[in-house]
Amino acid sequence: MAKSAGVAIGYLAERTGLAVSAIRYYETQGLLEPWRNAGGQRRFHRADIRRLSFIMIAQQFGFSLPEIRGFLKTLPGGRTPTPEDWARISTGFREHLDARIKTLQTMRDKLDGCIGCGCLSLPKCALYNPQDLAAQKGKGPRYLMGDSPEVRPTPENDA
Amino acid sequence: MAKSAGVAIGYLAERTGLAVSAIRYYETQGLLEPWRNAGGQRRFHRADIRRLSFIMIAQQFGFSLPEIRGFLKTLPGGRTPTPEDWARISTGFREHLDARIKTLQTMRDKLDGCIGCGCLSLPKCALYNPQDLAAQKGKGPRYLMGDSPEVRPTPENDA
DNA sequence: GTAATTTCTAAACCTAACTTTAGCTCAAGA
DNA sequence: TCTTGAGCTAAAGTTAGGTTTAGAAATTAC
Repeated sequence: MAKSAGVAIGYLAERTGLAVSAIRYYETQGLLEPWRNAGGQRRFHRADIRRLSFIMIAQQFGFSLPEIRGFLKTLPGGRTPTPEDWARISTGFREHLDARIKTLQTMRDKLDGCIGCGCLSLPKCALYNPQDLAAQKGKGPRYLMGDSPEVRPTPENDA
Repeated sequence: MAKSAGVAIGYLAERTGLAVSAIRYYETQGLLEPWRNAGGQRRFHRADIRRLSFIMIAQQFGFSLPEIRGFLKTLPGGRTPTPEDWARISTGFREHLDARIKTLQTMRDKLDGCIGCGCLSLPKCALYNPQDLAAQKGKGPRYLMGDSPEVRPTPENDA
C-alpha cells in the first residue's frame, strides 16, 4: 500500500473532539509530526487519531505534555501500539496513579484524625507538617498554624 | 485587652514560610483584611498566622483560593476557629477528598482492565469514554482512539 | 543622625496548556 | 469562476497562583 494522501487537521479534530488549535499546539510541543501538502497545509496519518487519543488519556492520568512526549518516543512511529507497547506504558501509569491515591489517602487519614478535635491550634496536629502531601511546592519543613517547632519565648506568643 | 499594634507582613511570612508577595496576593483575593498603620504599612492580627496556615492546608486539599475564601467567610473574623468551626469545614474537605480518591480508583480499575490487552484499538475499551474522569474539561462525549459510536461506512475507516 | 532593612505600589513577568485574533491563502463545490 | 469554508502564521490573550522589578517611603538598628 502506497503512502496515502493523509488527512487534514479538521478531520482529526472532528474524530477526537480536540480543537484544531490544540492539535497545532501539540505539534509545537513535539507530540505529532505532520508533513505538508503542496499548498502548505498539514497532513496527518490516520494513526494520529490514536496518537491524539493516547495524549488525551495520558493527560487524564495527570501527565504533562513533556512526559507524554517521552512516552510517545517509546512508541513506534506511525504504527498502532501493540499490547506489549501498551502494557509497558500503562504500568508506568499505574505506578503514578497508585502514588497519587496513596497520597490522598494519607491526607484523608490525617484529616480524619483532626475532624472536630480543634487540634488546628496544637503543634501535634498531623496537618502541621504537610511536606509529604501532593501539592507541596516549597522546600523544607513548614511549621504551620502559628507554632514553631521550639516555641520561642515571645511576648503574646500565640494569637 | 486593648487591640494590639498588630504584626508586620514580614513577621507573618517568617512564621508561615510564605513569601511576602504571596501574603499580599492573598489580600487582593479577599482572604485577609489587614489594616494600615500611620505610615501606610499593613498590620495584621496574630491570628492571621492561623488564617494563612488554614489557607495553605486547604490548598493542599486541592481547593482554589475562591473556594477557600468561601470557607473563611464562614469563620468568625479574627478569632481562633473552634472545634465546631473546624469540624464543619473539614467535613467538606473530607467529601471533596473522597470524591477525588474515588475518581482515581475508577481510573485505576479501568487501567487494570486494559493493561496488556491491546484494547486501545477497540471500541469497548473502558478508557474510550473518560467523561467521568477528573481532568475532563470538554463537554459531551468524546469517542477516543479513532472510533465513532456508530461506525460510519467511511472508506479506509481505521488506521 | 545616618545607614540598613522593610515595606509600599504598580506593572510586568512566569508556567501550562491552550484559545483568540488578524490578515491571508488554499481547497472544494455549484 | 466564484464563493465559501478550511487552513495558515504570528502574536497576543487566558487562568491560576503567584514572583520579580523598580523606585520611593517608612521603620529599625547602631
